[in-house]
Parts: sequence; structure tokens; C-alpha cells
Amino acid sequence: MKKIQTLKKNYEFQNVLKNGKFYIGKQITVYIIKNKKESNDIGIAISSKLCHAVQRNKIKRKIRENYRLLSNKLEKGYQIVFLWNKKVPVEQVDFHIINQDMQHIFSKAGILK
RNA sequence: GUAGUAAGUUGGAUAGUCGCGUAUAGCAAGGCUGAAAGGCAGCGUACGAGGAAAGUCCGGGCUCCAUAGAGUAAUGAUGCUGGAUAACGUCCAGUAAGGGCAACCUUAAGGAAAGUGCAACAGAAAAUAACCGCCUUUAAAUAGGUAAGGAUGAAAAGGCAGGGUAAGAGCCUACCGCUGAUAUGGUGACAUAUCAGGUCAAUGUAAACCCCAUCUGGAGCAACACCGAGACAGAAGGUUAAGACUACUCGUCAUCUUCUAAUUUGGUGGCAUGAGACUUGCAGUAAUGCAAGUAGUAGAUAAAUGACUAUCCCAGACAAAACCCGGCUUAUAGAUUUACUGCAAAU
Repeated sequence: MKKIQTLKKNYEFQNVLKNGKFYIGKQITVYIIKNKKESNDIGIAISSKLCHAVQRNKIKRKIRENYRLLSNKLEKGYQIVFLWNKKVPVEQVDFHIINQDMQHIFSKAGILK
């Protein structure tokens, strides 16, 4: 399954955020919960209060790109939601820091193969 | 050369690797799914954010509310004149006032003897002006006249000069301003000229209420239409009531309607050729109109146009389509074009 599956509905997001385990990195926070499928679903949520649409899109794209590069190495059957850490200024968004965060978090959560 | 004014254009580039969305009578010729129709996936190809996409401030298309119909009112908006436009609170050309040496710029530019209100502080007084001063009267107290001068203020009863007077005052006169009438020019706002007016009866504020003129039904693509699933409880009224998205009146519609409670969801259309853009010609001062020609696949739905690496330079600002158009407003690093103005120098 090559395409990235994404969460669509608000209740799906709420479910992950309420019941999932969370891990905090330097720039991103990740919520993870098991689902019963044989694939991973991800969602990216960035508050509209933080910045305007252009910055939001840049953050989303960098997170999505990083996930895409790592997705083959992950165990399957999880729902993952990425959040931006509110305390970090949005101008400092950096591809490599997110990459480190993600590897660290996924290995800590034990879903990295 | 320098300082400006106005109107425009542009809004990092190149290469490599990996990816995303839409389309596809291309390839593959059957990889997955399905009873089938078909759908999904792969490879290739093409296309894939802005000048403001933003704010959501106006106007319109489109949709529903009855085929949105008529009148009155309310509400809201606009407010010099003429024109443009589908329409506008927009644009163009003018007028007036103000600013700038100038190019040029700015203006929420109707009405203050229709009425009501407000004018802080200061000041004697904020609209039937007398605090000081001046003059007359009186021995003095007092009584009266007076808006020239002082002081306060954003604003103090046209300005200035002469005459006049007890002192003063449009009290009188000239000039300027103001108001009105007439004539001429202009479609008009208005301009110019002449004449008359000192009862020139009187501050500002209408971004206070208000008055006048003109316009204005409501809600919005989460509109709306269709397909398919889930759920489907209770009460009231029923031929004159209730309802049909501001109120009232009239008129129309319809047979089931209304209320309370509970309440989920998927797909398709709407949805990309439009009062569109550019070029040329003609008409017009112009906005714009008419004619001919040219180019042209963004279309998502937790939402595509990206990421990384390398090189270059002036080191990339503001900022992401979400039904669609016409505007307005606000944000914006840098680069660049044209026309014009002032100053300086040279010829």
C-alpha cells in the first residue's frame, strides 16, 4: 500500500488525541494509538491561531514528507496524529530536526522495525 | 546630476533525486476487486495558486424562500455635477474648497430662521453677551450708554481705512468679503458681469438625533438538486386556523400542517468559457462601447503544486484558490519601464 492514508473526520482525531499515548519532540508532538487495520493512518493538525495558511502548509508538507520517507520502516496497524509544539516559533520549522524527532519518537514507541 | 510626482511591469534562476493532485480513445492486455456493468492500481504524457488568492467591506450572477407579487412602514445605505457600467458605496471627466514653488495631491462636498440636543476646561458671558476698560450722571454710592481695546477659548457677533461721536457702534462712506436678483456662457455643478441689500436677524456641531432626495424583501454553495443507507418517539390542530425567513394590509399557494424530543452518514451534480483576458481598428477628452483576431485543462474537500542536495546573485517581501465575476480596503523585500516637474550645471 503505497498511498498515505489520512484521517478524515473530526471524531477520528478526537479519538486519537484523547486515548492515544503521546511523545514530545523538539518541534513536534505525536499521538499514537492502535487500530485494527493492516495499515497506518496519519493526521496532521496545526492550529490556525499559530500562523497563516502558508506557514501551516509548509509545516504539513515537511511532516508528511518525513513520514513518507520513514513509512516503510514502521510496524503496521496504528493511527498517528502529529501536532506542532506551540512554544516553538513557526519560522524555525526545519526538515532535519523533524526527522530526528520522528526517528526518536518512533523507536521510543517501539513501532520502528 | 539631484530631489520629487504620476502611471505601469515583475514578484528568484538552473540542474539532479524522491514525491503529490487532476485529466488522459497513450502503454500494458489483464495486477487487484466485482455475479456483471464497472471500479481501483501501475507506467507514460499534459497541466497544476496570487497581485493581492487575504480582509469579507460593497455590487451582481446563480439557488431557495410562492411564479418573490402589490402597497405602506420600519431598517439600512448613499449624498457637488455630468457620464460609464449588468450593478455599485466603483470608475472617468468636470466644479468648488484646501495643500504644494511645480508636476500633482486631498475632500463623509445636501440642509443649522422645521424642531430637539450638546459645546468639557478656561472665561464676565457659549447666544436676549458688560468682567476690566471707555464715556455720561453723581460730592460719593448709584443709575445709564458703549462691542474700539484687554483677558479666556477650537470658536466671542464680517475685515480694514476714513468719517462720525460724550464714549462708541454698518451709525455713515470707499474697498474686500457675504446675501439676493438679473443678464451672459455652460447639459449641469458653477463661472463672469451688472444692480440691489447695513434687518449683513446673529457661533460651531448633522463622523448628535433629525429633515430632504434617491435606492433598498430575506437567506446563502454548509445555497440547492439527485442517488443510496440508517433511524423514524410523543403531542396538538384540521376548513379556518396555523404556515410559507422583518412588521402590517391586500392578494396568492397548498392538503396535510405545526410543535416537542431524538439525531447519523456516504456519493454524484452544482464546479470551472466567464457581463472573462490580450492585440488591432473605429467612436469618445476619458471611463467605456462596437467590430475583427489571438491564446487558453488549477478544481481540492483534514484539503494537491512539495521536499532534499548542489551552484549562482542583489540572498527571495507580503502571502495559499474553495461557487463564480466587477470593485474597494489592507499587507508587500527587491528589480525595472515610461511620462512629467523643481533645482543645479553645460551648450
